[in-house]
Amino acid sequence: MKSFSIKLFLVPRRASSLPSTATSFTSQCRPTSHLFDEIPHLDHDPCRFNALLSYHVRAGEPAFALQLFQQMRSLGVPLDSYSFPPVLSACSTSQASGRQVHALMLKFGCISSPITATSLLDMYSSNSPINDVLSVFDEMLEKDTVAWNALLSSLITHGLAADAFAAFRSMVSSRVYFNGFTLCSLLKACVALRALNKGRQIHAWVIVTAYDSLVMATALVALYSSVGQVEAAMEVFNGLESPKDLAIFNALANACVKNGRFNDVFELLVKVKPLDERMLTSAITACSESFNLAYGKQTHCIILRYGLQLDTILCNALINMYSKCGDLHSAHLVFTRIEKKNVASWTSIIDSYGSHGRGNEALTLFQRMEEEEVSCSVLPNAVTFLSVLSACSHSGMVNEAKECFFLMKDKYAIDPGPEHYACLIDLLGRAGKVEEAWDLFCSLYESRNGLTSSVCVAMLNACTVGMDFAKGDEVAKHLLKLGTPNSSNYVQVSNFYGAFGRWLGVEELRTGFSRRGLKKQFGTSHVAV
DNA sequence: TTAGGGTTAG
Repeated sequence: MKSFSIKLFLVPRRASSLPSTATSFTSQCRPTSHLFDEIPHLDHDPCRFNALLSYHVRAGEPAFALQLFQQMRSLGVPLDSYSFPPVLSACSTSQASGRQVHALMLKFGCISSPITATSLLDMYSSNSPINDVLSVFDEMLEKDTVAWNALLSSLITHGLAADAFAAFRSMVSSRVYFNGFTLCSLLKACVALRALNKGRQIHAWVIVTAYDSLVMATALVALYSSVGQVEAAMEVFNGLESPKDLAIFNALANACVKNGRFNDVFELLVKVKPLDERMLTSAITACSESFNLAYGKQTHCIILRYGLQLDTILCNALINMYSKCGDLHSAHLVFTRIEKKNVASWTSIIDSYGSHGRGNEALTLFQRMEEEEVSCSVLPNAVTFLSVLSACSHSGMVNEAKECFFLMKDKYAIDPGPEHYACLIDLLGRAGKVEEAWDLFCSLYESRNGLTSSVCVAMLNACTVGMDFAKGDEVAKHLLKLGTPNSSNYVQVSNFYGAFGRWLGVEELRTGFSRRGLKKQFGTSHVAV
């Protein structure tokens, strides 16, 4: 309890947002006083307690809010519709506490107000499956704009962007007005679906309805960025008359990274002060993508100067940057210093060793991850397994790759995707095990994943290495039937026929290639000067 | 009570 008072005294900025009743209460506290020693002075007044609950939630102290709520219960303070929104917000990470509060809402008859019901929906949205959210929404007596907005937001959070659009249509047909929050959520759904046309329509609504704001502009920058329209993103950014905040600068920096405008990111980095984790993550990613170790090291120095070296996501980006720029030693050093390693940290370092041809070390790291899984509860995911498989592939470790493939299915219940199959088929092919690769390839016919072009390309290479024309010919025809407008597919098929001296086939392919307007992409090398 | 910006493969 001692830290409660100290925290308040150390953060004067937050004290300004303190409700007046709570201010008077906290001003009575001595720096070392105990919170609940003071509670009798609140006279069991629910208004004062509710104000204090809200204050703790806004100050980012949900644990204090929950303690206070428990104290209110034991003191017999009557709960009303103002008590529940803040306490539900404090339950966002605990489903069990949230359900208890839900029960109390029913007991105190505070479920019918749209405000408390929306808070309840929001709580389930942050810690429960979507069905719980939908149940709350269905049972709401009055579904106003805010309730619908909360539902849309929840659907998007649960990865159901297409359903968010369906919900929006129901909202409109229920004659509920939409507002700027609604449009903002729809823009986020467009980002998830990469839906440029829908996004443009919403942009038009934003202009027509004059719901333009910094938040809306940021969502628009994210939209245009996600579909590769960086010029449109810049137009939104430059057209803003109001002062810009860090979020919109970060959104634009991210747009530049995703669209290969690396120098623009470095220019933004100079303009923005102070920098935060997100802006620096974009800068580090720009260094990775442009293989610019010198800028990467300078940005790392800025990170140290800002004292942000403990941020896990930023460190993951640093591991990736050092690895891509060839400095595996620094990548490892960053990894060892991460206090809270997450699945991306482990995946990044495994991939670093794997892509540098250090398959054994990559596998050792994966085993360490599995050992630490019990204490740190960090589980490998599909990307981790792809990194392990890729590490085995780069080092020709066939048996280890096969073990990993089955471990993924049997122990972790992760369905291998086409990319996992492609990696394993590629490895088997290069090891001359065409029959084994073929069995895997055929098993994909039966699975729902289907045969993607990357799987076909891997199998085609296996047939080229193993000089198996019959199988390769079948795969080549399937690959061309997929109709993926990818010049490298044509090149692979052409090389396959060339390897067997079937030059007529090669000629035909090259003609078809030019007719479709495809151009061969040349390989590039990078030299930092 | 509802809305915006970051990391991991090939």
